Order: sequence, then C-alpha cells, then structure tokens
Amino acid sequence: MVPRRAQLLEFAVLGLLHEGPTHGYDLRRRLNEALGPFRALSYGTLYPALKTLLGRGLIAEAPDPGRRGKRPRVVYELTAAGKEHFADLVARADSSAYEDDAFDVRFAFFARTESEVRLRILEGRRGRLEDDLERVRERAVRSRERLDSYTAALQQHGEERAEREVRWLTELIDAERRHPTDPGPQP
Amino acid sequence: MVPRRAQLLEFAVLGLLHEGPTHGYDLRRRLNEALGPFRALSYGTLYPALKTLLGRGLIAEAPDPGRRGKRPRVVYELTAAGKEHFADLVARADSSAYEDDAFDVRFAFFARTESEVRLRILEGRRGRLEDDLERVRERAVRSRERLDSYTAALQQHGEERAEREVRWLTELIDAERRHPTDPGPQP
DNA sequence: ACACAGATATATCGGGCCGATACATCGGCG
DNA sequence: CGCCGATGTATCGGCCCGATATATCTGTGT
Repeated sequence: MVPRRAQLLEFAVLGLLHEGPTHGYDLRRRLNEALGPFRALSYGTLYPALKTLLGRGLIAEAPDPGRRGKRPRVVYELTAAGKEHFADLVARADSSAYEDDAFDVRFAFFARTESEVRLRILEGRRGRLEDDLERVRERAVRSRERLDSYTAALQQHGEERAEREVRWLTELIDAERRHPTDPGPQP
Repeated sequence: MVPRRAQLLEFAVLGLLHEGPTHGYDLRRRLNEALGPFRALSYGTLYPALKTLLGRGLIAEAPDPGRRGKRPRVVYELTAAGKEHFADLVARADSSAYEDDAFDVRFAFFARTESEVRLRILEGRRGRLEDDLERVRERAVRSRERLDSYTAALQQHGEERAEREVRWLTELIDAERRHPTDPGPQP
C-alpha cells in the first residue's frame, strides 16, 4: 500500500535512526539541522509519529544510556522491520518522492539512496517544474497584462525561482551521471 | 480572536469575491491563476471553506444568472459582514501575514491593501528571512563540514533562494517607498 | 546565595490544507 | 454516436503545524 500523502516525518525518523538510537528532541534537532531553518518540522507531528512507528513495530524503545542523575529520556532504535521498511521507501522514485514538500526530505537522505534512484528523483522533480514552467509561460503571454502589478510580480518571482531550481537540478543530474557514487554512511 | 493558522482560503475567497459573485469552480481557477502553478489551492479545502463562510454570514448564495438550459451553479456573493471582515484581515500585518505559506496569498491581494500595510508585510517577511539566513550562516561556518555533500548542497540552495527573495523584497520595498500608491481595483 | 532566562525534554489539541475520489453535465472531435 | 476533456459540486482520511502545558537542567548576572 503506497501512502498517498508524504509521511515525511516517518521517513525522516527512520532515516535518522540509522545513525544510532536517540530520543525525540534530538531527532527533531538533527532533522531541522539537515533541512535548514527554511524547512523545519514540528514536535506536534514528531511525538505522535514516534508512537505510530512504535505501534507498527518499526522502532522500539531502547534503554537510555544513563547520564548520572539526570532525567531519563525516551530513546528509540530501529527494528529489523523498520530498516526493511525504510529500504522500501528509499528505493521508491514515484511522484511522492519529488512532489513539493517531499523532495527536500528525500534529498536530505540521498546519501542512503542508490545512485539510480537519486537520478530518477532528480529528473522527476525537474520534469515537474518544467511542466509547470511551460504552463505559466504559455499563460504569461496572453494573460499577464490582465493581472495587477503585484500579482504579475508574484508570478514573475515564482517563475524565476523555478528556473533557478531547474538549473540547480540539472547540475546535480550531470554530476550524478558523471560520478554515480554508491550510497553509504558519510560523516 | 486572531486566527492562529493562516486560513488562506478564507482570505482569498473573500478577496476574490470583491470582483463580483461567482461559483466555487471559478474561484479556484482564478485563485490558482493569481498564485501560479507553483502554489495552488485545492478543492478539498475550498468547498468546505465556502460552507463555513456561508454559515458565518460572510458570504451568501446569489441567484445564478441563467445560462439558458445549462446546469445551474452555486453562486456566492459577499455580504456586508464579509466585506468588513476582509477589511479587518487585510489591514493586519502581523506574523500571520508574512509567514511562509501566508505571504504569497497576502501578496496576491496587495492591490486591495493600503500602502503602509504592504510595507510592513514586506519588511516583516524580509526580516524573517534575514533572521533565518543569519542563523544558517552562523551554523554553516562551524558545522557544514560535518554534513554529507547532499545535505550541504540542500542548505546551500536554500540559502541562495532566501537571499534571492530578500533582494526581491528589497526592490519591492524601495519601490513602495518611492511610490506609495493607494489601493484600488486594477484590471 | 538566589533569581531568571533559555535550553532540554515529552506530550496533547484544534484545525488548515491536501490528494484521492466520486459523480454528473457539457462541449467538441472524429 | 461515442468518447474525452473540461466544467462543476462534494466528501473523506490524514499529514502536519502552531500553540500550549509541564518539568528539569544549566548558565548568567548580581
């Protein structure tokens, strides 16, 4: 069963736990470190997501390595089922991998993704942006004069942002084709 | 009571209905025309939102101007309360006006916003982006080498996108200061 | 010594918004 | 005449966010 919506957090939690067991607060910090301040994920989703993953047996509670006298934390670790599930997710390159919100999170775990899948995700996203660009340009010719100046400026800016991302993706795709590096843990 | 979340659709519907009564399908099309294909809003929110607005008396059903023989549509028009409510929303320049998702929609209705408010929204958004940029740059110096190359590339790209938007906002702010045009209906 | 701020840590609630889906009518095309 | 894409209204499940509550720990200033 393919999840329709992104389930970004589940994916991210499973990915992060590959680096070893941790607790919720640290997961959220590491996640936002990886995504940057322009794309954060909130606690309001994280803690419920952890419970869901626990209930599905994809993660398990691990003993908190004692910190002499400090308040104990709830530490989670990956189960075998969790590892398997993440491997399935990470091998997937359908639209749920390059749709707006999903792409960043998927990209953040490219180091754990096979080169071939990386390539398909990058190309999928680029194709999507190019489709949108074509549509907006086509419309721009015949209808931009009907818009007020602010709306026109907004579209212009959106167009340029998409064009930039397409160029960025193209660079990455070219680099990926030249050096199809294998996945593996990186510092 | 200030709405915590954006309620983008309510705002947009009220704004669009200032141009005359229409039906749901047309509202969604006009909205996505204004926002561009990179930032669409869905039916799944629109029709429920229309009902909510109807229940609150901010919009009302209007007679469908007959289209001889065609299937009738559900046409809505603004009420006096709706106009008033929109005026309140549009005069607001707090964080709910320049937070990520909200900004685009707010911007799309700048033609109906007072120059002073426009300026505060633009500056608010720029300030927010600059804060984020400062944080990410500060961290970049001491920790970017700890990240794998993909995560680093993602952050780099996010940084550049934010820098571009800051420059764009600055241009708009300067233009707004030079020519503080009044709000009014534009073609 | 004490207060106070800010980071650490877990958790819940309400609700906005999305994607998928269903169903029906209409116009144009071959 | 049949098919397809656009028009049109509507609902459902569910991801995710922001606000909020609570409690402990650490650092700083005084």
